[in-house]
Amino acid sequence: MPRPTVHDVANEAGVSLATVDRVLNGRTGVREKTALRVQEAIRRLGYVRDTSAANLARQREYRFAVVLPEDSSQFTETLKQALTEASEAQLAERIAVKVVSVLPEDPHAVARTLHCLRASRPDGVAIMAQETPQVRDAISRLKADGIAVAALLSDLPSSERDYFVGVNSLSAGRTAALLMGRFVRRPAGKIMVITTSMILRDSVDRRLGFDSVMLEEFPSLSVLPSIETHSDPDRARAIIARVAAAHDDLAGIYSMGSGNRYIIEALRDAGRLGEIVYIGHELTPHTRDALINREIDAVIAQNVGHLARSTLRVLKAKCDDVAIFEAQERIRIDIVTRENLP
Amino acid sequence: MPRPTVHDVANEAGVSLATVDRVLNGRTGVREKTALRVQEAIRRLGYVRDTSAANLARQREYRFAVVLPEDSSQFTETLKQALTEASEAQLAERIAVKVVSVLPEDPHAVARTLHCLRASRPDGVAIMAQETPQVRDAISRLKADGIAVAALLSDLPSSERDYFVGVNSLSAGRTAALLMGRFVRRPAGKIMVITTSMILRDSVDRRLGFDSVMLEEFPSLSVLPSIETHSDPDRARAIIARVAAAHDDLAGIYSMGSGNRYIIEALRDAGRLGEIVYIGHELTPHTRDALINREIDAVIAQNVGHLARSTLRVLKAKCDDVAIFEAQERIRIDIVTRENLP
DNA sequence: CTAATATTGATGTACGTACCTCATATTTTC
DNA sequence: GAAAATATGAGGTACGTACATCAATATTAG
Repeated sequence: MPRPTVHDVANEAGVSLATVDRVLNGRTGVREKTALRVQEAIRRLGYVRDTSAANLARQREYRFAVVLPEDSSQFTETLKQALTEASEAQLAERIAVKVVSVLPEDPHAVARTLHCLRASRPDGVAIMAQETPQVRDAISRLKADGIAVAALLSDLPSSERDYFVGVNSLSAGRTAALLMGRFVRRPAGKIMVITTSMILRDSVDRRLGFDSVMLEEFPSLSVLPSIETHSDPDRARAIIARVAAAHDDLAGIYSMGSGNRYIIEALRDAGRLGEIVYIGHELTPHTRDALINREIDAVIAQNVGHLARSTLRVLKAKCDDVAIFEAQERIRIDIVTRENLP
Repeated sequence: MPRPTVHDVANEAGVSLATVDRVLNGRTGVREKTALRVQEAIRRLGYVRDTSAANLARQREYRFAVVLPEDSSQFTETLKQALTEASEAQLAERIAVKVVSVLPEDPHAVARTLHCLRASRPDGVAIMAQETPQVRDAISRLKADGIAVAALLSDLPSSERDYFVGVNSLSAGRTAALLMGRFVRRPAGKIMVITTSMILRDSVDRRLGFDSVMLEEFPSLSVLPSIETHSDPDRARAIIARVAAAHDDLAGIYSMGSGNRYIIEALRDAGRLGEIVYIGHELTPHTRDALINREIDAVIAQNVGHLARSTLRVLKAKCDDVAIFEAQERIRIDIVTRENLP
């Protein structure tokens, strides 16, 4: 009972190898009736194409592009590195990955980049960007060209993307709130929320999730309005100093975006570090150090290695028109503390 | 700059294809000097064997066996299922997995099973068992036969196993303690620790890690001696009732083993459920339900899907004598709460 | 019914590797 | 220095699939 081959399918369907090949590879010149016979035989035998043999014969090279924001945050850098590593190592088998950076603020820039990318005719594209009409259109065009498209980290739900690689931001925010509520010891107090920008859909969702759990479960803690740093360290420091001074009952800080280094500095300057519970997002060299130094209490993270490998596998599966192994591609919401640092 | 092939190696080394083949596959009849020339050429070109092509040609079938304890715990069942799924799905490419159950109490039974297994000449074996001299010897014999061996979940450090798939139990215990200490609200109290048996190395390590963090960081909480259930629900219920009655300042319970269902029942009977912090291990249908019902506050888990896939990949890599992609195989200590349930 | 056209079959080569056989070249042994 | 032993080369077939070509049918149009 070895795996059935194309020969077996040909026999079973009572046609020649060439015809099976035509059906399998969508070539022209097969009567509908015959094609159905072949497909029926495939179903009966449970035939699945041997992808490695196929790739060997076809000398296939998967060419993928990954569009990342040019925000010079450590997280993006880490992700870029993980992608390179994943494509070099193991999975490397015939996968070439090109990482493209775009200015994230400008939706037109993203669309333009996708347009340029389309010209190079890649097999698949993964996009980490905010959803805008421009981006949606650009994705439509990619799909029209038969290019596999994955949304990375931030979903593009109303676009034609094939798959979303990342976690649910609402749940991530809820998880942060659960930890915040349980870690805070004082009976009541304020929670400061900081993010890069509330224009980002993920920030909004995280905040929504965070608020709903805080409200339901920890009503004695009140959550302050979101502070936006706009990636400006000085601005961050100034606002944090102000807010810290205004609330001596500050119990926790939930940092939804990047730039944790500056936030920690500002808190230290305000003399409030260590006293309040700090929950952040994403594991980077900075947040890792801060966890060890007890400046951050917990980090809600996504495993970048997993993200990278998953992205490549998903794009590959879409190219091969093969089912995705969902269990393997489900990205988990990691809770990282000082003690379970990977 | 496509990947170099055996032909390129032959050219580079100035020998014939046949000679390269002899060197690559360890056949006899090559002078040492020539073999060195070939290896040098391989190094220079950075040649790596195309495993899929090789497997295609060789019609290779990887035959793996996984030895699991016959404890009928939900965790073992879940793991078994994950293994089946992993070998069927995706990775399935030419991997046949046989799961073997053994009575875990008897070291001779494990050794005997491994001995029988050896007769069927598998390509690799993964073992979840306690380390005993008998098991060590059995592993030696497997290795002597050229069989790849992986320790699963519980390491066998002084055996000749090729790899350990699982997490560090000490860190897992430390993580549990961190959560316990931070989740408990009352200023002082007792922590109950329950396990299946303290004969198990992992239980000892978890306890060690748990104690060290509790002592260093949360001295106001005192940890009670470990309770052993020996997988006996009635015994568990009885002891828990007794301990619960004896300590009205019970602040938390750390369940290191399986049988959480009975422990929860006993606590409910004692009227202490919900009042105390419950930290358990491993995500199973039971613990999952208990998380949702707020009976358990957090679970320290290992992703069984990851464990299963990792086991197969590691064994395969050892068979092919290929480097292991460490980043991918590192199992994480998952902290699972109601909000980040996978 | 014939010609034009659409389907189908038969066959070959290729991908990168494994493994086999047989011939030839080189080294070793006495 | 010849015979024996060993090392190496040359060439083939196979794995399962892709893709091409050309001949042989079957179908449809007129």
